[in-house]
Amino acid sequence: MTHTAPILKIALPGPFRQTFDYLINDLEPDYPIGARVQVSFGRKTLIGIVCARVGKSSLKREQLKAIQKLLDHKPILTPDIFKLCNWASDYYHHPLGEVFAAALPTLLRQGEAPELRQTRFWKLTASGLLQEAKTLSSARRQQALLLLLQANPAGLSEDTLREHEITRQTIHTLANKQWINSFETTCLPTPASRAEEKPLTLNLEQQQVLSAITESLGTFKPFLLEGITGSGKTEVYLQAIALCLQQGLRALVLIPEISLTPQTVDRFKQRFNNATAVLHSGMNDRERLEAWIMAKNGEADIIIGTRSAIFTPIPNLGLIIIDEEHDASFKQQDGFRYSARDLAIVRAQAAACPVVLGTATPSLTTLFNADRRRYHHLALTQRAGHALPPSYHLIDLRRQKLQHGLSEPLLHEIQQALIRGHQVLLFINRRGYAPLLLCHVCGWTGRCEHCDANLTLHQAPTYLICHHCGHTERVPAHCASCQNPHLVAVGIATERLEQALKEYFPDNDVIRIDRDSTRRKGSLDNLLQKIHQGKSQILIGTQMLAKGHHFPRVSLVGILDTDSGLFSSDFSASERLGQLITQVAGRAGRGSIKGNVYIQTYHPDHPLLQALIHYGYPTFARQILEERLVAQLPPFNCLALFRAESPTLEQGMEILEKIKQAGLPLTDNAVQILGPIPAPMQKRAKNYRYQLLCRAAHRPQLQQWLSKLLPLLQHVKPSKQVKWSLDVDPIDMF
DNA sequence: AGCACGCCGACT
DNA sequence: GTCGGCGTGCTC
Repeated sequence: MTHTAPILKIALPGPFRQTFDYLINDLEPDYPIGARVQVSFGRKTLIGIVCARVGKSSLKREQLKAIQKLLDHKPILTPDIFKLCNWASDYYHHPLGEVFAAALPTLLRQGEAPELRQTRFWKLTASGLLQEAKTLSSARRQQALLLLLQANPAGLSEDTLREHEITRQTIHTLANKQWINSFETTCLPTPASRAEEKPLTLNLEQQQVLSAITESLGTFKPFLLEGITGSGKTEVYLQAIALCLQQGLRALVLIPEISLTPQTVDRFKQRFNNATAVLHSGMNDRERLEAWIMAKNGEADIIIGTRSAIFTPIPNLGLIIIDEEHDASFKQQDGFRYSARDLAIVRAQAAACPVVLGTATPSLTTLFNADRRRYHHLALTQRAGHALPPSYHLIDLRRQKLQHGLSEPLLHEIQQALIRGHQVLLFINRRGYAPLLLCHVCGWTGRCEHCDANLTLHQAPTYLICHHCGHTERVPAHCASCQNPHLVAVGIATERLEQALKEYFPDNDVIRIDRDSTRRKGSLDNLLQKIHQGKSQILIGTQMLAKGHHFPRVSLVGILDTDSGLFSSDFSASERLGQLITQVAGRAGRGSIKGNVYIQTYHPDHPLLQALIHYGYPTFARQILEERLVAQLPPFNCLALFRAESPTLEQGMEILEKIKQAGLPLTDNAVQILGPIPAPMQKRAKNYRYQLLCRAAHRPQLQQWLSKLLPLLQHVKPSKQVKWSLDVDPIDMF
């Protein structure tokens, strides 16, 4: 018997703007939409997604191949996720097959079955529990294993052990001693349900916010939850989730990339007995798959993850929370450039559930939507507990003598705070020792040979490193052009500040938190723990330190370099600066001690700085909104940015010029095309970069224009090494 | 994206 | 004579 609809439309991973038709193998009666299939494509075998079943193909029957294999009897992309992917593919004008690929865990993309694997775990036996690690001081590997399992009494999987560089050999040695034994189970061991932490008592504001959210459970409603730092947003999330779970619904929580520390997750796990699935980029493929499966099967009630977790299938989704919604890491910056925050709104609408965008420093876009009543604006204006808001002080750097980037008044305040036994946090958004190496005789500077950028000097190990492409050089002993042996390190970065502070305050521990000091897995947690134990009085950090951490003993925050954000060419730089200063400032005085924030600047009269410190972030933000309105920038206009790069000076410009010429006849006077112009950093990683900015007053105009333009661009083929890409709703121009 | 086809330059 | 450069076009 032949089917009436014998053709499947298949989306394949690759830069294809159309689906491909395949014939159905009659032995398989049902091909669900959203299931994976294996097909022969050219001379390769690929895994694609069933998009539709149709009766006719525009190609002749003989030109079609048959599906090789059906991999799923239930759709791997549930109808809601399938629709979300289609929406995203349309909106971001990105090939559907690649969107599907981004939405699925790697192992599923490679054809793995969506089943929990039986995994072998190891744990200590009764006699193993009695052993002391000391006795193994001569057998380092065995000792390491013993310590690991002592720290994890529920057991660890072989995969996890391998990640800690424990070999089979070591495992067998301890197994032979009968100190450890193994067991098999299908899922990650859920930590033995701990003593449940009790919900905190909410203040009136928090109660009002909580009921606004929970009253809307079951309907689509977007919220902006604008809560000053320390106002107890997380507690509101937790209680909203509790109510959501009580109604038999599940919750999805998205968190910025770097704030997904074990502490964050622990806060959820300690509150709920419900299973929590965690999805983030630090996990291996197997762990991600397992968490994804638990979510899809409804075995996890709370799903916490970074950007890509927005695509996790969750039955009975009842609440979405985007924490720190202003954070740039919710926007993917390469390939499929989606915004997880914006997709969360779309997903909540489809799921008919509330979505909460929480932050102390709303993005201008979100603030705009709240002002226009598209989002319900909730506010938390009081600090929880007895904490007081910090006071701001500007330190005018003009005519000040700086010592390693520190002004005399700031040094004095640091000293005073330390004498009182408080902790001090110094923020400098630049890692390394110094941002520039200079020859004072001839003016030579250490430049990256692949980028339009200076090399950053690093100490211990001593290297010149380009922060844009990773290029590394030995530090030259003499100036490369005049042989002068005295090269000068100019400017301050975290390492240098650390060194200087250790000299000034030799009796105090200094801790530095940046990408270099936290490179190893778990080292950020170690450092944070040291801070909480009060072992360090002086904390130095980049923006890693600014986000979400709670340091109750910090009374003084120093912000050393504000001015770069004040005069950047990028349209979002001032927004970022305001968010960063407010977030860093929020680290001060979260305990019972009053916090003080000192901002060093050469522009103490700058109106934006003045607005920020005297009237706070909301006033500051509305001031920038005015500027955006005048400059016709988002959120008042919609942007799409074509980027191009090539190893030659001309080709990138040429391809953008072709795109412009293709697009100009279609604009209908509704779309303005600006450029092409070189990117702010024209050369980066051996490539010359250009951009073409496209702007429309209304979203549908821009969308329709892009829909007409993109099919034409397949014929506007670049020469071999030129690459171009489209960024809808760019968040910066770099 | 890959991969073959094909059309021109400098080599054994 | 051919080896190989990469522009072009196709994959159901």
